[in-house]
Amino acid sequence: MRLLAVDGNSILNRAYYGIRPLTTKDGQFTHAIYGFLTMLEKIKADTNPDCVAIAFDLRAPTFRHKAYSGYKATRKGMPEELASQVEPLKELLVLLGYKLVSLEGFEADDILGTFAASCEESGNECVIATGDRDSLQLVSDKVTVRLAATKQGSPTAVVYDVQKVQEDYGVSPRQLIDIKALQGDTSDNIPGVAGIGPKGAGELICKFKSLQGVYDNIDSPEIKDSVRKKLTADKENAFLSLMLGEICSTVPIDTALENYRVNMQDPAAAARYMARLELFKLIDKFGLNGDVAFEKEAKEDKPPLKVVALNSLDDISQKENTVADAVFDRGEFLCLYVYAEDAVYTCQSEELFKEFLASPNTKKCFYDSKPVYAYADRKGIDMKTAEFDVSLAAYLLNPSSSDYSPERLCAEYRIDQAKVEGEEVSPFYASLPEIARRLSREIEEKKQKTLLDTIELPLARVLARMENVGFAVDREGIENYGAYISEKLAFFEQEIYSAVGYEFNINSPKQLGVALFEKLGLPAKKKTKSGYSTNADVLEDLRHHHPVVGMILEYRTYAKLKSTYCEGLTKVIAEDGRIHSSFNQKETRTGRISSTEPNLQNIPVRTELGRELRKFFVAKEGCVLVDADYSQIELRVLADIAKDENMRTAFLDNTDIHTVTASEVFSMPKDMVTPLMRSRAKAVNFGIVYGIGAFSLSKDIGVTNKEASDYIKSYLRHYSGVDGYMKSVIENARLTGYVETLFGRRRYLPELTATNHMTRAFGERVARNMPIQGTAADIIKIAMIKVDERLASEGMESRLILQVHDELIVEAPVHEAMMAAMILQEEMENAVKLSVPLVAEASMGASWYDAKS
DNA sequence: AATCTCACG
DNA sequence: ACGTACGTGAGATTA
Repeated sequence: MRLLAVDGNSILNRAYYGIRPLTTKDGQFTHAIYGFLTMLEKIKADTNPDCVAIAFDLRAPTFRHKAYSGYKATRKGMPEELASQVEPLKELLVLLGYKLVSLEGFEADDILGTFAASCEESGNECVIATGDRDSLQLVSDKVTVRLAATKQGSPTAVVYDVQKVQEDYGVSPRQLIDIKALQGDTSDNIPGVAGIGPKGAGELICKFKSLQGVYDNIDSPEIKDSVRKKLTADKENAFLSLMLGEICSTVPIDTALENYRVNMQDPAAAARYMARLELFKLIDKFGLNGDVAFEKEAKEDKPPLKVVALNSLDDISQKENTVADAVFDRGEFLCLYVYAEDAVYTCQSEELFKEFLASPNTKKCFYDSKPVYAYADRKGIDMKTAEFDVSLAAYLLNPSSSDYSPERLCAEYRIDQAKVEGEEVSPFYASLPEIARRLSREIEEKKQKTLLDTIELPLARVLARMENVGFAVDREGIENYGAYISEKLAFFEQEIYSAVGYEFNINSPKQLGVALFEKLGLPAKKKTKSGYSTNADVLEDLRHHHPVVGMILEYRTYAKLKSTYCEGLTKVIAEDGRIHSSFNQKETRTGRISSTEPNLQNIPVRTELGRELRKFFVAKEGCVLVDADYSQIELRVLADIAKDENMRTAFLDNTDIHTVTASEVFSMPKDMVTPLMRSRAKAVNFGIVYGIGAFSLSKDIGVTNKEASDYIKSYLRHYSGVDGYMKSVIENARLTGYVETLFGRRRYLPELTATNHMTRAFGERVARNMPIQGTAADIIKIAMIKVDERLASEGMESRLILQVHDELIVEAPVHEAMMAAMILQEEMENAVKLSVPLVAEASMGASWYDAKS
């Protein structure tokens, strides 16, 4: 038999520190639990044990040997974020069928030692899993130790047998105790001999075999006088340490291996517990997906839902609580499911589906409405905005989630899966009516109904149309530009090879690091987790050290343009010669939309070379592009929500905000502000929105930390409303657990309760930033809806085709261009009424390049 | 799958 | 003493 004996506390510690923090919605930390179970599964897969024992220390103070009560006195208590995970982990382990072992007065170590000794005696194998090197003394023919570590977030282990211990330490496992007795261990409060470290201790034990041997030969000429002096002085401590350092092997516990077989009694209970901890990945990993079920108390057993064919809209038109989910394949209708509370209706008839969409009598509640609008739009069906969208509601309730699948929602909201007849229909989807009911109630409770109804629901329709319309591009133009870029790229590639002296993969940061910092010997500054940092910031500083640095920067620029833009974009040009990006409405934690396949929100603009690309984003024949962007929308939002009089005045007077800021920060009259001062003030304005620190600001604008900190101080002195807002928003978030925008969009911030300084500081920056970025996002969403409505109500052919956070682009027939520009500006500026004016400027041109003022 | 780098607001 | 600005997506390399 093979026993896996796990040092629970030690592995939990590794998991806690090795994995990035993770919490449930209400702030309970769970990453150590997640990490523990992941590591445990990995170890089990690697060692294939017949039985498993998991040892834990008990919380009460433990002394290995009562004789020396200072032992462990210096070990710090575990942080609250870890302590709060111990009990849930233990409960979960029990549910998963593991036997836990702990005993008052003994450490996990000692329990492992007892198992090791017992296995040896009974001739069984014992694998010890721990992160603590102390356990290496237990290694023998029958006992191996798997020393767990996390390397860059993923669990790894080094396996120690007798030979490996000999290799690493030059002694036998037992002799490790003697070494430790000499060198001591402050974290375990083992005194050892003062002045002797790992090296000296190792040499002595190698020579004299044991601590006793060392003192038996204390007069040997092989011991230097200075060392002898230390040894004699601390002799008592040394032998005390020997006793303290030896792991006990006689803990009175059950060592009959038969009793440690893993035996999960109630998988559903384990799955529920994981769901309660929101560890959905674990549910998958343990294959417990079918077992999540809640509220199993005696609700009288309802019969399973029937799955019936939808024959006419009459079947569903009277039903109150239904959720529809249409399935498409490459944009073409496949089938429709209408989930009701008494049955599931399926429909393969495209005609009936179209009727359903167009009918004013059917309830338009969808699981995911955007693809439905897109379909209706393509088929020329006039479809009104839906009443409800389950996935959008779930997003508003928690924008930090990354999964709004019915499976996930059932688990998260502890909704019992519906029972369905047959296999065809997923019980999670069949639960959608119940999910919708619950989400809808919560949306109202949290006062997010207006946000959902007036912004998100209608926006989905606008986004669907934008996706359908797409953005016309000049394929040949991109290809020619790409050819030119490739040429330059090849040139720089060769130049770099000859400058460095050999060929290597310039795209590999690792190889590039070797070339720059080892071959050429340039001074390496920053390091990343896995090696030298070679990013643009670092290279910029090295420019003057070697001509190759500049070439690498150029190379990077061209490589990016070639692969991401030229190749990336040509790959996604559709048959109609246009690019149809997807706009994701449920992705960002601030309320912005994102764009994928391709991302049209990061087309180069900041450098001329990159900006050229925008010449190939064009209007179709007979049309122009009308582009409008908000001026300083985030700072205007800040002025409004912070109620900052000085900032409001600046915007009401229509003055240049960066110049005003500069004149205040540098105590200068406005007409004395130099371009440098203005640009620094601009950086401060940006920094404020992002939650600023003096260090980063100083790095950004190249001044000392002190100067940067002074800028911020005088900034906040002048904009005292902003100062007050920044303080109160955090305080408020700490109380409520979330921050919100002007329109009630929320983001939960469990980070604020962390004791880890970095984590908490991050939470605070987010608390400062999200209401600003998020309110700006809300505003442009409103503008988009209004622009779309207006273009329709004016009977125009102009179409909204792109949004880039503070910028909207419309493709307009030439004769509508002026009108479209007016509409854009008007609707953007009047999207909402703030205490400062919103300003949008429109311009037009044949290409995106020309249309941006 | 994770990491690094870099494009945008 | 820590490590350093908010929010995204994509491509290339490496493990």
